[in-house]
Amino acid sequence: MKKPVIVWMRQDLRLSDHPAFELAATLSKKVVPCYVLDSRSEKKWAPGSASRWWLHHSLMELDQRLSEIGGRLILKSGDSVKILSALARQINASAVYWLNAVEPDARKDELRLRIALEKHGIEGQGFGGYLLFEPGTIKNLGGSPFRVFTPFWKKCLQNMGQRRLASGTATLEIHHPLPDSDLLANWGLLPIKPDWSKGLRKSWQPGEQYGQALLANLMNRITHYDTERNFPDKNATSHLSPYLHFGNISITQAFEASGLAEQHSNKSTLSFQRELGWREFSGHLLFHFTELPEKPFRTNFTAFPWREDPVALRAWQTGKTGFPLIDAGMRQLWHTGWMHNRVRMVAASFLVKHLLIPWQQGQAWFWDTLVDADLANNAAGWQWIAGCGADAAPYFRIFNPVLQGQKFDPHGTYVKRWVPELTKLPDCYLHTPWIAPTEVLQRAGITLGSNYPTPLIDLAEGRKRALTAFNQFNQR
DNA sequence: TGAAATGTTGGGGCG
DNA sequence: ACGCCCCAACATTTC
Repeated sequence: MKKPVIVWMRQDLRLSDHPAFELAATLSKKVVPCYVLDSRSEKKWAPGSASRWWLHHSLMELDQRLSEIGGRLILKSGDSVKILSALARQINASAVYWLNAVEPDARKDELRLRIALEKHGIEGQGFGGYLLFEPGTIKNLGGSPFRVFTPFWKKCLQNMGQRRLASGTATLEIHHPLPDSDLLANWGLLPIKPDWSKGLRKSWQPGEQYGQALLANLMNRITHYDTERNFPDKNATSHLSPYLHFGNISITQAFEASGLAEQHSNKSTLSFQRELGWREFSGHLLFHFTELPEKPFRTNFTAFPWREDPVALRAWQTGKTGFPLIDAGMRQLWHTGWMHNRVRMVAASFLVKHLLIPWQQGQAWFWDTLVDADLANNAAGWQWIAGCGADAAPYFRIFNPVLQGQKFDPHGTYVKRWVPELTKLPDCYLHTPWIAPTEVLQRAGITLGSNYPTPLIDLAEGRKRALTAFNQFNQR
């Protein structure tokens, strides 16, 4: 009788297009799918609150799907390496398979596990699949990793012929008897007292099935992607980010689905794929520069004169800056665990430039509140907006929340949805309530400083201060 | 995937 | 009819 294999699941919470399951099926090996909640205290980037909510539901759905074929998802908590090597010996497994991660801590675990397994003559094998290309395989002519997005993505597009193709759902055989498993309910991933997850439940259905459903109608939604994705009141973006982060769907499936849409709208397809390209770029960057979440990629930024301002930070976090577009975004984030991409850029730019608050503090807030919180994307995104990242926006590129609002939410549909205090304000004052005549404010039922904040700072002054700060440190 | 400052142009009002 | 000014509209430069 063949020995079983353990499939160690992490950010690949799906059954379809899964190289580890695929190989197990090809070798007709029985499988034990296992998820380990690693709660060791030295782990720096444990999942945030919103991520834990998503994780819970993804695990539940995966377990449900496995139970339909006579299996279970085996849940364990502790040090992944100890747990997995013990489990492998216990069930006399021939191998442990996993999908390679890009997060530094997760990669360290892979290495430790490989060594631990070797001691007992058990195979440990990692597979590609979290990204379109394995990090390290995309290099510039000098053999180094790319530091600029456009040539990086160009190279990826050239290499698409050699990428791994999506596979279907393998026919799995489950190993019996099922090993002991923790109870998901005991992991405490869901918020209680208070249960703040109502908005998340209303906005999302985590898991492979729902991810696949989103993907299936991507072709219809993508037609106007290029023209509408910047308008936060239109639901024109893909909303795939959390599914991709947790691997509810694979990046390959997403890429191939958009390819099917190509005949309908070439421009939209290319710009959607370009967004997948940014995810790819961030993943490769984190792989090569493991300090990306902690330290500025451009090391001279270490000397940047950031400010500590807990009061302003709190106002930003809670959506009380007095700038409608930013407040709408931050409240959308708080309620749904997600924020429209355009608004993320504006809100982030405001924090690091107008307020001069370190990007790491914004990153930490997003990490805790986003259902799509992803170490690579989050770090790369914040560094990009702060101007200290690879291929970053120049420091002097400062978003003006008023102009961005007028441009991308001209009728304030988005603002009104998340900042209902402003519902009665006429369009022309929606993004600048502080310059509305008293009489107009009165009619709209708004008292600035009372039921809607006065602006946290003067935009022109904030902009000037940011440019001065940049010039000062840049001259050194 | 910016915004503000500065420069240029051209139409219309007007003496 | 002409020159002058104003200023919107657009283009370019600068931060």
